[in-house]
Amino acid sequence: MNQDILAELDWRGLVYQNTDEENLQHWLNAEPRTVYAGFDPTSVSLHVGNLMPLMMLRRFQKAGHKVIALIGGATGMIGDPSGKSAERNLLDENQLRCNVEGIGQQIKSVLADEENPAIVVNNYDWIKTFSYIEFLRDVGKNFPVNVMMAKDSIKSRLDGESGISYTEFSYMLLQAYDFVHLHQAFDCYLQVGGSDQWGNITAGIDLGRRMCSAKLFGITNPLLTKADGTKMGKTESGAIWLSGEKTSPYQFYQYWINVDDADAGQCLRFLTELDESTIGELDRSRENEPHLNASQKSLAEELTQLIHGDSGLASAKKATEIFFGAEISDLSDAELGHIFNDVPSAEIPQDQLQGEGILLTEAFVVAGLAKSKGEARRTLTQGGAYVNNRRESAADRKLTLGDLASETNIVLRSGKKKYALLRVAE
RNA sequence: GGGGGGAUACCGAAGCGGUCAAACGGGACAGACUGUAAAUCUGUUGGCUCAUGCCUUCGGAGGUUCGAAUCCUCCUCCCCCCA
Repeated sequence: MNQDILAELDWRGLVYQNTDEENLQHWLNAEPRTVYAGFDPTSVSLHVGNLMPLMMLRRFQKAGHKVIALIGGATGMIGDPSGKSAERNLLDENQLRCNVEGIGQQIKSVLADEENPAIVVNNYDWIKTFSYIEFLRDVGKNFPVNVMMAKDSIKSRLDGESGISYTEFSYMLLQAYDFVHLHQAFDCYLQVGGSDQWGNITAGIDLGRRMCSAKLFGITNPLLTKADGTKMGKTESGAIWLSGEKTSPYQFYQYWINVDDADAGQCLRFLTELDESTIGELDRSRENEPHLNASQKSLAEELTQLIHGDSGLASAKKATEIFFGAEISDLSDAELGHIFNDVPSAEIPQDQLQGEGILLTEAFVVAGLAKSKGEARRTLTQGGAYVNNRRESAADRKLTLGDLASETNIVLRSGKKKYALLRVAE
């Protein structure tokens, strides 16, 4: 074994609940073991909230254990009631297949390791083979309903107004059976997950004992939340996705750069593989020289590199430099398009830029940076209008072909970081 | 069924015949400060205009008046109290 994985999880603060600390430690350190975590295919991409379990698996993998990522192709058709206050909408089958495929790729990329490859499985593959009768006889028989009703995930729904359907009520059986199946097929003894998964994990452990007298283990992580109580990984404009299509490497990088000081330490411990002394130094840096932003920079670099690779990190940093840097000029459309690929753009006929040109205030409206000319004028007179990152304050400033930053684009900016591209059309 | 209160700009809330594009607070936007943070401070916050100016807006439709968010009539919706 490379290292004492449990000790590492401990100093990182990653162990929230544990089914059997003493025996687990010994068992894990004795020889390579197999561990699994589940992922719901609720979307075609994983998001920042999935990083916790994903990194958990990666830590186990690095410590020399065998890891299995289970994608809930079957359970995704049902919906996990854990932590949900209301019944969920069912996904259609096509969408689900797409999602399973998409997040499978992402998981493989994060858990890539030639010597110790991760196993990615879809629980639909074994659950589909069951008939309803078989499932009730083999699995359902082992579930006392009174025990199920006592679980928080069920109880909160029974106490609440929305109730729970038989379908979601049954979710637990499927996840519990997954654990047993992985135990039988892969010799898997340990399931890890968020603290909201405790009920499902212990259900699996119970089922393992009843069906095959196995002694299974479970560990849950604390939830990753912000100091202000809101969810990590959400912005006003939505979730931060791992897919570069849905959240560009630049946006992803920026999300971490902007993490609040109060949350940075937790993020470093929970989500990166930086070692204890490095993180300790970053803690001190945050304390003594906060203006350096060292924690956020490390966090952003580590995670962007992990999710988007060297080239993704490089382009995120290049974009950051430009976004917050000096004047923009002499770039090609391709470079500009790449850097500003998240930025909204608008087209403007070429003849409007010829001769006199078009008023900057009007261009702001066309580009969507202002709702009306009045608003644009206000921004301009208050010193918040920029052309190619150069502040413009003349109320009668006009845009002409001379303002092109690349072959066909002018970069407009309102305030500190709200950009829009104005593309000249034939 | 009877009685009473209310509907105002993104939200909350003043205004109750002209000086109302409409106080104040929040939010939002911009600026300063700063660490691309937090807090703070300043400015702006219906549209068009360089602007005195014009246009649209105070639940809806009509009316009174030189003039209405403000008064009257009807309608719609909300809340409270008594049955």
